[in-house]
Amino acid sequence: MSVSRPTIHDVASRAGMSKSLVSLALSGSPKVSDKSRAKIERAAEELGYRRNAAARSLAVRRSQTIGILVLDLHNPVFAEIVDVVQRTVRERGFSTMLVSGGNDPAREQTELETLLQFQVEGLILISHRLPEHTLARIATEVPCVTVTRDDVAVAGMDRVSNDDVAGAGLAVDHLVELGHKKIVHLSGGANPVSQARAAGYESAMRAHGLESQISIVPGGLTDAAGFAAATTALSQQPTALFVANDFAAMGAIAAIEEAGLHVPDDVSVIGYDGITLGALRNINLTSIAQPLVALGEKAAERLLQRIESPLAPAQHDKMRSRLLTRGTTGPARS
Amino acid sequence: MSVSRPTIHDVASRAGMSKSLVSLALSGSPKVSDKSRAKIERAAEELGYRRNAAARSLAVRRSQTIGILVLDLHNPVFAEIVDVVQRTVRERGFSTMLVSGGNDPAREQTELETLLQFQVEGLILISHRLPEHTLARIATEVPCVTVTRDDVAVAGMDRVSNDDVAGAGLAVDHLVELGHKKIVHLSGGANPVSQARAAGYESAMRAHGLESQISIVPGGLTDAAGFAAATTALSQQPTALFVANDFAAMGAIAAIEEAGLHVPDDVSVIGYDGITLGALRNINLTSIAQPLVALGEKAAERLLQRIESPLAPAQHDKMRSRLLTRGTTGPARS
DNA sequence: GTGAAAGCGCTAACAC
DNA sequence: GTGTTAGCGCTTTCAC
Repeated sequence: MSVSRPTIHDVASRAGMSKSLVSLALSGSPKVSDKSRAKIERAAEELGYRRNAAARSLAVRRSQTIGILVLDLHNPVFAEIVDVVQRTVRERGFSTMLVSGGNDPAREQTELETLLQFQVEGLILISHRLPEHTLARIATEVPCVTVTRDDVAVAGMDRVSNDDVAGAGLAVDHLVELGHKKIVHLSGGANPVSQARAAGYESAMRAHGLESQISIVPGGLTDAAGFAAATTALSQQPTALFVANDFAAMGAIAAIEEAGLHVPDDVSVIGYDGITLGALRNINLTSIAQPLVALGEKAAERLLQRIESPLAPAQHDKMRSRLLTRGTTGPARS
Repeated sequence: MSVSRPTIHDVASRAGMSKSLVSLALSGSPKVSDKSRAKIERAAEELGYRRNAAARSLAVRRSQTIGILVLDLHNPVFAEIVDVVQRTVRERGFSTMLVSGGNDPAREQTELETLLQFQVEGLILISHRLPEHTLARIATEVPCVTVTRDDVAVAGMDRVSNDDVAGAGLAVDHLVELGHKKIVHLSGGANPVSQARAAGYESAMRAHGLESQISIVPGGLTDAAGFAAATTALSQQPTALFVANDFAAMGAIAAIEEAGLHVPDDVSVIGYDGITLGALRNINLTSIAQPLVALGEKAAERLLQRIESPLAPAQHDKMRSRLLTRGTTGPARS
């Protein structure tokens, strides 16, 4: 634990040059002779010198850092998006500060505050819970894009999300194609994402001339909740279930099997999100896959653009999800 | 997008006082009169003032930030630990910078470098892949604790991990208690964690007077790999499988069922890690649960201690894992 | 209690 | 090409 790290000044005196030359050399300026550069690099190496990001950020008045706020680290959907965003902005020379709201709106606010104190140059909000006025305020302070939540539009803030309405339509179309008519939707209820999916379901059902039947999954889109909701829904004798997300869909499958029925022979099940986990052979869940990589890349790209031109009009990208046919859907029994 | 944020100087002149007074007031010093404090707070509020963390960190020569490096964001085990660590250090006034190595050793190194440039005051390395000499170097620069990897001991670096050897023993004991004798271990192979689990398995088998049979899961501890390994292992006609982690265990279950056998009636399966997912009713995996919360809290605590006294001797905490009896293990058939 | 002044480590004009 | 200088926004003596 060196009591104090070497500074640019130490490097300069060891190399026998001035601070500014060292600074130039270290940032790869062409106006440094090769000889000096070599000397400086050697001195830096020997001293174990490392740039102080705080000092640098203060001097250049840019942090070269963007902040990422994620609703909760445990959701594999978010993890994937974060990963892509980090990779993408890094290529453009930005560091990232990643914080998790821990599924707690209050913590989300304080974490956000921390990010801003660090003078992040941009913000990526992944499935946050921030109220509209907070969002609006932040957007005036710093370039900002929300991912996975597109229900609230505030000036100057880009949104990128998957098209939940179209995605839900894909699910219904798939089931209808398999001959299903009695398709019940297990919805996540009041949150914006679930509502969009429910809306997509309804409009697709209508388009096919079928009757919608929505059953709310109480208590969040977990497998336990999906289990409970499916148990109830089974009394309506559906031949297929379209469930608002994959975790709940897994719970629904368990409920169906526990009721002595088979998936997909008796009841087909399709989820939403396309989590990797669904590919587990003993689950093999048919699902609507979100374009996670595309989502992350687009979000990063939009943010980078907005950092360059902060006043550009807000964009809204809706990326297409796609059907992932696996083993839990099959022909309707007649 | 305000072109430039208000500084302490702006607050001072709006409140009609000096910069230093504002600084004192903002950090809650008692040597500021209530009247002045109120004025200052109002001015700050009105201006939308926010401390510049870089400037502060430069002035106080402390970043009040710790860095967390995680092997990969997707593993739910790591996500949980990260969450706990973040919560814990936050309570002690530290911010966190979280970076993911993205399962790529090279990226791990550069991310680490970034962390250090930000002058983090401590580092939590969760299941990293850093070579020993890098580890040793870092440990001399900054307080450091590794979580989930305890195979390499370097001076001044604390380690906290679950006791894989004991945990594997728990799994074997459980199976033996159920009457199993022919217990095959599906191991992750060359990585340190897998080796500890294999060692624990072997010693427990020996203690019970049983013969060890280890089958390596090639290609990482994924469900697909587990499936393949189990398929092979079945030719040995085991009555139980102890698999090195939960994902691989799920693959193993699929293999068993695909072979026309039943879990747990024909073959019992027990995994390791106790991931939340294993609780899914249609998986219901018996497992050895790592004490994730305890791991995270202990790691944070150790780091905080070490930040206070950097020269203290390195600690090594092995936390106990516990048996999570669910549905995939049952009595051995006779 | 309050203000002036120095300095944290770095960069960016600007001279030479 | 290289050195000098003046800050970036903040904290922290030290006088008053």
